[in-house]
Amino acid sequence: MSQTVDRALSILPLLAQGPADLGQVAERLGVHKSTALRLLRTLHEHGLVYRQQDQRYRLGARLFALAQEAVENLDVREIAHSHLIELNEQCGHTVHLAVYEENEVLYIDKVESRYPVRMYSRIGKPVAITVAAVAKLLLADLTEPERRVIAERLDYPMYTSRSTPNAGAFLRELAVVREQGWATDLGGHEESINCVGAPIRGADGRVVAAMSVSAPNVVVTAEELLTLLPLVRRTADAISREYSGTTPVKKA
Amino acid sequence: MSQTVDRALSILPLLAQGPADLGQVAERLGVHKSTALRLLRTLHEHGLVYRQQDQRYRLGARLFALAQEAVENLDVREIAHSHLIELNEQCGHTVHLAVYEENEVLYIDKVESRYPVRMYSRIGKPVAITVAAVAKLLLADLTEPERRVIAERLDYPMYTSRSTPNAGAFLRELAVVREQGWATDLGGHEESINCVGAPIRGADGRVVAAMSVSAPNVVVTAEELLTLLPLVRRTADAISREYSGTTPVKKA
DNA sequence: AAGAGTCGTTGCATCATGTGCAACAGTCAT
DNA sequence: ATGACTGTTGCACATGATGCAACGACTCTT
Repeated sequence: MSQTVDRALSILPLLAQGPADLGQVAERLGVHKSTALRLLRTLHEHGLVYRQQDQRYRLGARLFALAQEAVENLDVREIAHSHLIELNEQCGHTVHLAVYEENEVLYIDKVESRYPVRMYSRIGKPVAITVAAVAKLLLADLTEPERRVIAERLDYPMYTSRSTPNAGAFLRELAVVREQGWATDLGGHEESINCVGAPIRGADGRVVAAMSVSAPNVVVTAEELLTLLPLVRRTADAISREYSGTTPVKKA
Repeated sequence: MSQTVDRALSILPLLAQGPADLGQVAERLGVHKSTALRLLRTLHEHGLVYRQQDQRYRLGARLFALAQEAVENLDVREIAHSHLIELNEQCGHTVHLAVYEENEVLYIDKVESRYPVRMYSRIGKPVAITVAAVAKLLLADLTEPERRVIAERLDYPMYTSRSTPNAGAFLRELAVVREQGWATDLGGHEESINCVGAPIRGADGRVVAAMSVSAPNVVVTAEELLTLLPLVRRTADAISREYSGTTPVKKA
């Protein structure tokens, strides 16, 4: 680990909260102003930081460009996209695609209503990891000790009365999901929204992504939504097959 | 400029092109493997870089999170305001700033007469979307199917005899605006009021906001108002540059 | 108008810090 | 087994990052 780089990178989340001037950055980094200045200059040259006229710094445009390029290089997304559109056309509901990375679950694609829309704006927003169907699918694939460690570390906000209340309940839910190979979120995040999801597996059988279909209660009941499960699973399996290139490794 | 940070940051655009292993990164940076390893580790700790199962590195999730947070703090209005005031001082007319959101066009700033005044009372009120110059600019940037859908759904109230009469005329007008890069409203909303406007674009070239200058017939004729077009466009472009963070840095 | 207080910037001496090297460990193919 | 390839670690060296203090530009007070 490099101290200099470490300090420089610490500036980014700091600026993400809002613009700051040199003194503030130096203070929050715990370094001398001149040091902060040099770090900021280097960040600036790379376009990660931008200086507005009042001389305060804020995050730069290159960051968006990088994030965009990065998401376009996610080949799961590329492969999955047409399948997601197809599924959306068949059922009419919102379809999500998500991956797990570094203790976070994030949406990487979304197809809504009749028009395919890339929700780049949604990317980066933390998923409600304790309740979302896609989160359960992704976490359920981890090893038992990994799951326990993560479950212990999470917060369990009660979005609704049906939200996952604590680590124990979450681990039991993950065990169920792992066993049955699909997951739901029945009003756990928003009272009137239900989701049903299925995992996408790589050639080695590991879950590389998860997808879900969401619909409000007022359109279809939870029971009706569950009738879409076979369709969702078929779509997920199709993506898995295409992603792994050759013969899929499937669990019973 | 800091050499260490400079090297570390150079890794990001490198990885944006696709995953790379340690050796490739070291080679393209022109440093020893062990050096590249330490840099990558630091980037990894900050979540900017992610290590996939085959040990190759690619851009990480935190990048999305940062970009997301940043865009929320990217207040177009804050950046634009001083430019709007300047423009108002130069031409003396009313200046508007508007954005498109959720099928509506909203004014988010206004500078009137000699005194810069934030017309918050106006904010949130829907603009006359079928005739306003800013509305045309914002809608013209949408994709062709999106434009068609919206045009079909709108009502076309005849505020004056020169209001846009129907969807067909509106779509043709949008095509013109899209092509020429600016827009007018000549008595389409109120008989005696003319407007000329220009788009503000983000780093990716998409229109993020639109601005316009309005003046009543009794003060300046439509032809006279049009002579302000270059000034309006220059202002809009200046805001675009600052917003996208690509303002040319003065070289020492 | 002059002074006092910001804030950003620069040159410099010091030494902490990043660097390359070489040796080690793990994996895969032959 | 053997060799070739990767990623990783410990170490000695000097490069390069650091804090300091002084400077200039600026705003606000008096």
